[in-house]
Amino acid sequence: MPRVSRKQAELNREIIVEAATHLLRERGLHGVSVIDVMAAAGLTHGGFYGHFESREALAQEASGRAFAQSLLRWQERMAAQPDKTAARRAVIEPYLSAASRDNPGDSCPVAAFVGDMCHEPVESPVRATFIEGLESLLETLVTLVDGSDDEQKRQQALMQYSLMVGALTLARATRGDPLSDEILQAATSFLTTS
Amino acid sequence: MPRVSRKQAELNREIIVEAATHLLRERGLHGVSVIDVMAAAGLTHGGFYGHFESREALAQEASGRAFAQSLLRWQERMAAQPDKTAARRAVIEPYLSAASRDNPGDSCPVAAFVGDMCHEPVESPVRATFIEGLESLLETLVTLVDGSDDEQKRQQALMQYSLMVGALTLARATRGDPLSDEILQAATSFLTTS
DNA sequence: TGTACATCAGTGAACGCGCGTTCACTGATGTAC
DNA sequence: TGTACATCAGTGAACGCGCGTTCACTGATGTAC
Repeated sequence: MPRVSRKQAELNREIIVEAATHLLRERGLHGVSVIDVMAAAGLTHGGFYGHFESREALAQEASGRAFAQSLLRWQERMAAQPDKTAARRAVIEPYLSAASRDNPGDSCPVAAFVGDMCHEPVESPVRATFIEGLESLLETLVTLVDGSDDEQKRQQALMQYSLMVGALTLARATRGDPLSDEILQAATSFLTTS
Repeated sequence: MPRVSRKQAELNREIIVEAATHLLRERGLHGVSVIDVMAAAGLTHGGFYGHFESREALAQEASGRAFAQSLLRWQERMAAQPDKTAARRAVIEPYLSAASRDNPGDSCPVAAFVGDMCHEPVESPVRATFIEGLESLLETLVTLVDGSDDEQKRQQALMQYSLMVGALTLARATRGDPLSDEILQAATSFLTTS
């Protein structure tokens, strides 16, 4: 069944990127092979290089998409709320939920990739994508925090996002242990009680 | 130069574990090969299995040692201070320093391994070591926080350690970007101003 | 203490495996008339 | 619209490489007398 239509080929590319977006967040930037991704997309590995220049090129495109999706989701959740306090809760509570912990493939790419980025070379393109995506999420968070001036708000947002990422990754690392729920609870309670 | 003395062989084993303790924190749990570790210890790879049952067995022993070293360092820093407030600072400030960010091989194993642990099977021995080590560091942190009762103090410690780990890993992930220092500064300022 | 032999720590070649990547091939799609 | 041919998306075998692990070998160490 080779030589599908051009429309189908474009759709296949889309399916590959979408599969990678989730698999990479689930298993980490180096935990997914080209064969894994192509199989998840219902294809065989040989066709991969017709769509992408390299495994790394796909990783970059897929992680970029994860950031875009995440930002959009935050904005949707915020838009559905009547005021700033409710908007804060609508972002933070799902972020630190058990569902978020247990479904990394559909959750925050910052939390999913922060560990891998520590070992990535400083000039790596995927690292630039990460920083850009992190910055865009931070800027969104800045609009939700309290503070007398912009600098104070930015500091608050940096602190709070660090806590969110730390709590979510630690909860994942300790999943199955009572500690995991304790961490999510402690962070949520701190962030939503102000 | 094969067949060294038994004393030397034991020393070699020690050197291998010590090298692994630092290399694993630096490059992650899957970023170091047996050849890397043995070369860092000044040996060739063939002798590895005379000392360890498997690569995984070394990883577990080396990560356990990293936790023990980290706990000891915290306790030493605390012991050198006159009061609880100074002790808190003596733990938190070095933890979130640029030196700590730039030398993961000699810093907190929780921050170093949290990303890898997210992808480790729940029953993995190295994960149990991680959780045990994390718990021991948490219990130390509990003695440094303020709170009216034990449960409140534990919640505080969980929140603060999540922030410390989140800020340190994010600072590493963004090293080279101005954001990195901003994150360390925001977290330190929050944690040492109370 | 000295000698003769057994032991065994470390060496480096080799094996098997998984992975990223390449490539000849196939046959449906796209196009020129 | 129909036909004949060129194109090219996807297939699966294959290559090269790095890694975890094994193993025959070496020669200094340890030991029995």
